[in-house]
Amino acid sequence: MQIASWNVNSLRVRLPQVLNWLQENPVDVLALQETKAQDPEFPLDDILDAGYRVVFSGQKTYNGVAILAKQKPEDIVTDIPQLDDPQRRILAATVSGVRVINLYVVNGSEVGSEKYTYKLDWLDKVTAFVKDEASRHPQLVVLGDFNIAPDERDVHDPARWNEDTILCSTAERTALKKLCALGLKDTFRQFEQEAASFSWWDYRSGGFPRNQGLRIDLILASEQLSAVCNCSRIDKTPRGWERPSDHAPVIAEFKLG
DNA sequence: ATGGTAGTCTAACTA
Repeated sequence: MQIASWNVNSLRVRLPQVLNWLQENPVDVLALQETKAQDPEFPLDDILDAGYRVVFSGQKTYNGVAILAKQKPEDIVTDIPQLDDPQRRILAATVSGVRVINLYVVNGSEVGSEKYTYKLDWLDKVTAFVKDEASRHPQLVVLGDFNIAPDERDVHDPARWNEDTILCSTAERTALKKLCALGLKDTFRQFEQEAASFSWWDYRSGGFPRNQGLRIDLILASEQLSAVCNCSRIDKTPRGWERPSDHAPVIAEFKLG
């Protein structure tokens, strides 16, 4: 079973790229973030025509998440306890017995800002939710745009991206560790990877051609799934396409019984 | 330190 995640930064703009990518990479599950599409505007027919079922939780202008799957997504969750939040950042579904939790983690803007506080609180509530989900779903994947680079290997310039910088701060990394302490593994690090492997490059100042990026898009897997994970990688190809998203898709493969 | 680009929507916010 192949499971992928991609922050598309507007599904309306990136739909042709998503469909092209799926033709080349016919994954079983594709989790999308930043669809920026309200539910009535979601390109449902195009995705059904591509042979995928889909569930989505969208809003106007910002955020928005979706799960495309070859098999029917079931037991959909878009809202979690103790988080009364209009921002559409969470989408959980069960596909072929695998629980998939798609997250578009809050960016946080700047360390110490109001949005940063919201990010840490959001992560706290989401971790409680994932703990509950993990207790009922031994086959669990938590994936998406985490807006956190797990450690120094995941940033192009650790001096520039340090413990006081958004996406890298100690509190953010500690929150990610707390989530992983529920028994989730960063599948990317289960395998040997090229140095300077990133999943996001700023549109500004030629980030991609200089490979000045961060690895903030993650596929975390429960013990049962990480034990059967064959491969976890980043596909940089679409980042080189014309009018790309600033994120590349990430893919993990699991050998299921 | 700042500014650089992109998307949504046409001013300003978010990333």
